[in-house]
Amino acid sequence: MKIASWNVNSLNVRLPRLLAWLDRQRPDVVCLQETKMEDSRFPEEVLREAGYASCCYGQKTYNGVAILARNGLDIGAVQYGVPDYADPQARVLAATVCNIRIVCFYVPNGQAIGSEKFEYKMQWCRQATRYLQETLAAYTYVAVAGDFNITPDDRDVYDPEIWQGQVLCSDEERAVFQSWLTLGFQDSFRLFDQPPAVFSWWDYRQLGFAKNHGLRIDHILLSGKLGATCIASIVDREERKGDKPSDHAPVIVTLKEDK
DNA sequence: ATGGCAATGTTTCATTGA
Repeated sequence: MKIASWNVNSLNVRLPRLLAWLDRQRPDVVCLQETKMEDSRFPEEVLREAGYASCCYGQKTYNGVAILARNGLDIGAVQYGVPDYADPQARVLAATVCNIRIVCFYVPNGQAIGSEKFEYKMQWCRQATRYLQETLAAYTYVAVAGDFNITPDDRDVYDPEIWQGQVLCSDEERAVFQSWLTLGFQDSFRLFDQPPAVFSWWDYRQLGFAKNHGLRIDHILLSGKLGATCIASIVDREERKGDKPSDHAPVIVTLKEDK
């Protein structure tokens, strides 16, 4: 079973690439971020014809999340946003697929330490912490997949000195990420020996991808029992190549079928 | 010293992202 996450940076623009990528990777479940479209415009029919059922939670211009599941898999108990948190931005969508609680996350960027947007990021993260606790209490198998906008540590940064203390790399944000692991999740990527300098996002500017000037900010967290079934965790950097790529590459975990 | 790319709507610029 393959679960993937991809910040597509506009589903409208990326739909042809998404369809080709689904065909190539054949994931069972996909979490999308930055769809940037209202639900009435979501290409549900096109995706179904491509072999995927879907649910979506979007808005115009910014943010927007969606979950796809291969045809034949049931998408149940869909939850839009974090309960009891009136977030005006569409950043969280959860559903149950194959007895796994799938949580699609699009954590705020935060812009700069000390900015209003950073305060929003931290407030959002506190609500997310509560939500993850509640989700772990309610479900045995939980996968949180998305754009976390946090580098867990310096291995996830192409130049830690430049980025030291900057947004996405600050101690405060990293402490949040660690606290989420402490709740009972594992960073699937670090369950395995990985080569150095593996990233999931590269700036469009300054030949960021060509120089591998990237950050690893897209993650798939697995609750304990699910982590025990994980046999691979990769970044599909091929998808960052070619014409009109997203600035993020997809991340994919493979789970043993007999969990 | 600065901004450099891409997407969107408020469109021929401003805003946001990371």
